[in-house]
Amino acid sequence: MARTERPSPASAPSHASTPGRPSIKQIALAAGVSRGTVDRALHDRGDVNPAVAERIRTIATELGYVPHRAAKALRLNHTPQTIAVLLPRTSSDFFLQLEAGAIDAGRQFADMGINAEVTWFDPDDERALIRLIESQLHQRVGGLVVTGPATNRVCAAVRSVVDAGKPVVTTNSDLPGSGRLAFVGQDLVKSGRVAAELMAKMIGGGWTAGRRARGAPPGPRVVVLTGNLRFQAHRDRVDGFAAGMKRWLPAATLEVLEGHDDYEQSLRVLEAVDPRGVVGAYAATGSIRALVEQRRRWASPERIRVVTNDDLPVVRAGLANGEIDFTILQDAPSQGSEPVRIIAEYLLSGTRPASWLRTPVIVAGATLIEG
Amino acid sequence: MARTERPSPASAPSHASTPGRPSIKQIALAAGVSRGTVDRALHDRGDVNPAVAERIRTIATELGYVPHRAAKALRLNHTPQTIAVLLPRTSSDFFLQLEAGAIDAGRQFADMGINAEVTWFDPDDERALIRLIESQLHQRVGGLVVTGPATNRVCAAVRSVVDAGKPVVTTNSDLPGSGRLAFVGQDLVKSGRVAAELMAKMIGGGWTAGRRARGAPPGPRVVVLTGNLRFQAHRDRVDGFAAGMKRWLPAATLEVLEGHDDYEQSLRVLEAVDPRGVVGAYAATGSIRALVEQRRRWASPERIRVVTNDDLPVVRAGLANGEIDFTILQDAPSQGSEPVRIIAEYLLSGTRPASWLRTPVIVAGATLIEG
DNA sequence: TTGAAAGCGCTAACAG
DNA sequence: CTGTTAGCGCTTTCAA
Repeated sequence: MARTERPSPASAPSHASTPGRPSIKQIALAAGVSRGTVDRALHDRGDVNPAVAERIRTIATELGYVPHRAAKALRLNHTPQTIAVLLPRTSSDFFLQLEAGAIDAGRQFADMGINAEVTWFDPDDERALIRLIESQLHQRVGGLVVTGPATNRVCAAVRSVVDAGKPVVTTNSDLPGSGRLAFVGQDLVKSGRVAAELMAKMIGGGWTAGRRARGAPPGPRVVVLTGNLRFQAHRDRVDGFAAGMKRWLPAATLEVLEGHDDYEQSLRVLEAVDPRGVVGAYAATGSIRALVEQRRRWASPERIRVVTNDDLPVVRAGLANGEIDFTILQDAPSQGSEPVRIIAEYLLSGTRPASWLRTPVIVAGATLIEG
Repeated sequence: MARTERPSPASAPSHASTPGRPSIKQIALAAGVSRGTVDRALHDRGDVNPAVAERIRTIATELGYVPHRAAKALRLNHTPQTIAVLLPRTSSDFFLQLEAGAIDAGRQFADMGINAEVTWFDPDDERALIRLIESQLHQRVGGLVVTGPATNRVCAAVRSVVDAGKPVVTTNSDLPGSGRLAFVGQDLVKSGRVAAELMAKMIGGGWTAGRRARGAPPGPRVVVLTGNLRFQAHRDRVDGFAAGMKRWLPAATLEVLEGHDDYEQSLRVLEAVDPRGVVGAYAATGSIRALVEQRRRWASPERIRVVTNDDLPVVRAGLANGEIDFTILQDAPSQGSEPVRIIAEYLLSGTRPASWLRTPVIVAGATLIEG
């Protein structure tokens, strides 16, 4: 455990064995009741004298009781539990990577009597999603993992599942006020800051040259493409990027464009940009394809450094041929596996996770493909 | 499992329960023997008719038998196993982060009858290390995690542990030919390539300016500080960096300096460098402090982009004040937790891991501290 | 060489 | 309301 100061060759006897890990049996003994009663008391299964229940709970915490995962798992073999994973069927394959993570984690718990089952829903059909969520109530589902639009009605549906005592974990995007056990996702503000640091350091000394542009703009200009600034999630990345640029290249001017996650619209707003003095472009959200294509049309595009998000085919192509310098990943597989793991742990030992599990901000360059 | 094409609201019956997961009991039934015999046969515990044993093994593979982790864990409570983690006591705190990961993973398996115990050894005393390794034989240790110098004698000592049937996982640096079950560590060549990509893209357009240096050198120059090129591990990063620079900034000239991981010696070789035209410095291994300090003495140091490795106090300071642009991390905590997890899984269900588990190549800038 | 049985910690079904 | 019991899959005695 603690770091031994001497190498201590074999000498240390150190009774490594779990010394006094208390079991339900110990508690029963201490409380002068049977194991069954302890089980009922600790799990609020009713049919137990409140006074006795209280005493049992006290003793349990005093003894530092923690349920034994292995035993519970073994018992669970009687009636296996399913963790339902609900994902939006979008065109990007981000969620396919997420699914792979979820299935993988599910397999890990197969011999613990727990498995994951992925169901896809149409992101444009809120009603169907709500029905789907509510249908998880009347099943032998042990818990729920969900990514969905944070509307009031979706949150309410999730809340009904939570109220039924089932653990729910949101992933990739949160459902605030839904009572979910945890949220697994990236710190988008940080993601934007990291993008800005890369951008600023790439532009760096180079922009002294850029300053000589005969035309107007006073400093280097950076284009930021985003989806819709009314969505908090979209604003977060832009905010982080802006903060980062201010810190790392205060002379720069930002041009924030809303493309509404649509190729045509993104292209339109990009075409309206005066390209003089533009030395960088950041795709926070929205159509990366539009950004890459428009850049080609501007004069001497090789001047313009490009940072994007996620690991899409367009991005890979851009990284390979040098049209994109770096992309920021958010570890899609973990966003699938961690929620499953969290629920499994909760089911097996009642462990409560942190409310927000931050997925790493991963910087990837062309080495992503070539290395 | 597979992605359902329709949202399938609750309708799908899909008997999620582990369908026919065969247990020892099933095998015993099929083979017409008792469960005890099956156990003995499958684990080569002797005292079993070779013909019968063979038949049992056949049936087991035919049925696709996989031992049940939870059951084994429960049984293990009788005689808990210890995973011994042997780490070198160096001045850097890299291994403290690694230790934290190992302890954390150990806790995860506490209720599976498995725990991790870290022991530190003097990296300069090979004899003591060997004694330490060999002392793990005669204990109730279930497996071994070790980081050590890849000398013949250390490898031989590890091999004796392997021959005793105990799983061994090397971490951070490998022990080739030791028969270890797996190695957890970074792809150093890739690490070097990533560093080069960052370096090249930071220098990027800027170096056209650099070209104008009145003096001699024909292109931009980059200094690479390493430890000792006779060590494969030290060479790998440099090779990766060289390959990356060739790919991303072929005009650049590399100056590889051996500092032998020593501050004084690193400083000496750095002082001998002609600073004209130097636009980048990469600390592959060796004294980062020496590199940072020498850079200050060169003319207009802000010209020189700096990439380092690991997360040391000097590095943090450098990132904070802008003297270091990026550092490449190798996820020390995972290098502690993954080996423990691998051995635990092996002990519990006989799962054999990949021979080399690559730790991620993490790019971190000042955002590591500020963000 | 093999079989039978006990028990790890937990929970659900059944008695009291 | 509470106690008893069986059994999840595996290993380890102890008998045969």
